[in-house]
Amino acid sequence: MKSEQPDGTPFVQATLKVLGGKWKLLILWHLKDKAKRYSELKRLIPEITEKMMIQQLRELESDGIVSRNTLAEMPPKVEYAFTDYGRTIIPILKPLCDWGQEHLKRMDTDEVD
Amino acid sequence: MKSEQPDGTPFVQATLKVLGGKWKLLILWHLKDKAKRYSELKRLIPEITEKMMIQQLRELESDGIVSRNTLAEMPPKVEYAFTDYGRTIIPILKPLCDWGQEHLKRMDTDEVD
DNA sequence: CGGTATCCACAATGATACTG
DNA sequence: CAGTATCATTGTGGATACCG
Repeated sequence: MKSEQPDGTPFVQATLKVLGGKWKLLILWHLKDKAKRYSELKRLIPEITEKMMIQQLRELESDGIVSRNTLAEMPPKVEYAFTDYGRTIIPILKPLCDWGQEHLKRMDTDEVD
Repeated sequence: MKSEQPDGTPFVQATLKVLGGKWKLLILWHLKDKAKRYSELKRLIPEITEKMMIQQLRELESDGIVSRNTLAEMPPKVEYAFTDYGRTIIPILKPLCDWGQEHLKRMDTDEVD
C-alpha cells in the first residue's frame, strides 16, 4: 500500500533556500575547517563583491548556520564561524560535492548526446 | 600537511546547477517512483506553467538525469523517467530532504533570535 | 496531447562609491 | 577593517497565445 509520497519536496526546497545562493556553499566550504575573518573570506573569494559577501553571510546567520563574532571595538575584527547547528549541514555537503565531481567527470568523458 | 582543501566548491556548485531550478526537485520527486507522462506531471504540479515544465525537463534531460520517451506517433504520448545515471542522485535527495525537515521544525520550535 | 514562441515582472547578482 | 547605499545588469520564472 505505497501511498505515493508526494511530500518531502517542501523540505528539499527549504534546504535549497538555505544554501541556494551563488556563494553560500563557497563561503561554507571555507568556513567548515575553522572560523575566518571577513577580510580572510574576501581574500579567499576575490570574485565576490562586498555586498554579496555580507548579504550571504547575513542570510546564513539568520538561518542559524553561521555566527558572527566581533573581537574588538576599535580595530574592527569580525569572525564568522559555523554554529553547532550549522555543522549538521556539513555531512550533506560531502555527498553533494562527491556527486558534483562525478557529474563533471561524466560531462567531460561522456559527451551526452 | 593539510592543504586547506579550498576545492570541492565547483563540485557542489555543479550539483546545485543540476537541481537548482525552482521545480527540478519537485519533478524529480514525482518521477523517482515511476515514469510519468507529461500530462500526469502537469496534473501533479498544477502551479507550474508549460514553459517551466518543459524547460526544467529539458535541462534535466541534457544533464542526463531524466529521459524522454515518445510512446506513439499520432496520439502524442511522452513519458519522462529517471535514467540509470539519474538515479545516482536519489540518495542525495534523501539527506537533503531530511535536513530540510529538521530545519523547518527548528525554525518553528526555536525562533532564532 | 505535448509542446513552442513572445513578451514581461521581479528577484538575484554585480559595480561602484561612500562610511564608522 | 568591516561594512552600507545606490544603481545597473542579468537570470529566473510567469502569462498568454499559438502549433504539429
